[in-house]
Amino acid sequence: MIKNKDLEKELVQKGYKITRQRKIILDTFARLKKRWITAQELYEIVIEKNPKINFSTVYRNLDILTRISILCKIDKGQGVYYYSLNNKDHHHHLICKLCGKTKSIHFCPLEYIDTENFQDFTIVEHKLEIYGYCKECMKDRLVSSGK
Amino acid sequence: MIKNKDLEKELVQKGYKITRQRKIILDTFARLKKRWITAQELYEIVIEKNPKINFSTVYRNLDILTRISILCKIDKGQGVYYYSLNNKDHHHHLICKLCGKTKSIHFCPLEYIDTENFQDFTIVEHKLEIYGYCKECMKDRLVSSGK
DNA sequence: TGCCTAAATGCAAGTATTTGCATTTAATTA
DNA sequence: TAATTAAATGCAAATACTTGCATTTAGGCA
Repeated sequence: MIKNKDLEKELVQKGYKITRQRKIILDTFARLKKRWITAQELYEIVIEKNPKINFSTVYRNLDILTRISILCKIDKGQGVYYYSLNNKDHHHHLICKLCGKTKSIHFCPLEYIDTENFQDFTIVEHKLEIYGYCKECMKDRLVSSGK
Repeated sequence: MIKNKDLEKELVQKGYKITRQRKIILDTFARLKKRWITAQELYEIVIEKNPKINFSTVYRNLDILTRISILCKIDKGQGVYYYSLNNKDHHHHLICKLCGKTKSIHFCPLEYIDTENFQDFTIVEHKLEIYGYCKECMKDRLVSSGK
């Protein structure tokens, strides 16, 4: 189970300050566990505890927390980003194009290439997102198309 | 060499109409060859030829052309999307985090998994972007950090 | 050629996210 | 504990992109 105190410790270690706003944000993600939420949803939750927190503060913190890998940010293809606590093992995502459900996958393409000096690039980051239809949505598609 | 007439033919085949606006957009990409541009840059070029073309038309066409794989859309991590003509062979990109230079790579992670029914998902799309430093930028980084 | 209709466009307003700058505050040090 | 200061926040405006709806138009057909 992920504790917000541990997340705070990690922030401090990396030289960030623990503000009231940050505490609330971290606490929210700790409660949500692995559920994905948008910046808007986070803002609505957070504002209950501190009505004067600003939207730009939410965005700025999402950005920082994503950069230092406390959060994971994905594009489900709906024009909005989704965020959730990052399980620390390196992974990528399968994303259902219909219901938005995601599944972590532990397959990583970089295991298949030499990252040190690949095509004259020194690789430091990468992003693999695989889109498709989950079992349930696939079933619905087959039914509705009469197959 | 890519001809705008060929691109128009492809659009017609797929059931899209050839409008004045679309002609200008396709023509622009054909001229630019493989150069990456943003929606804003495209708009500025396009408006020279038809001053009353609308921004939403530009965005809508970029979207359609990307969907049908005439264009390729990438996130260079600068908060803006870049578009260019898609070379038809399936590929992904290496992107320099400093100068934004890109390089097509012909390595594809899906060659390593069974896409038909991977973890109960039926895969239909995917996106792999690899970020790093190109040779030149890496050299500059080493110099500036005194190594 | 003129008529017809679905597709495309223009416009204006909306949403999602970012940024610059003045103010506040966490956390270090005296 | 008070002073200090760099980091974080709030606010307002900017940017990037999307959408709904009324109008226009490409392209098929009489």
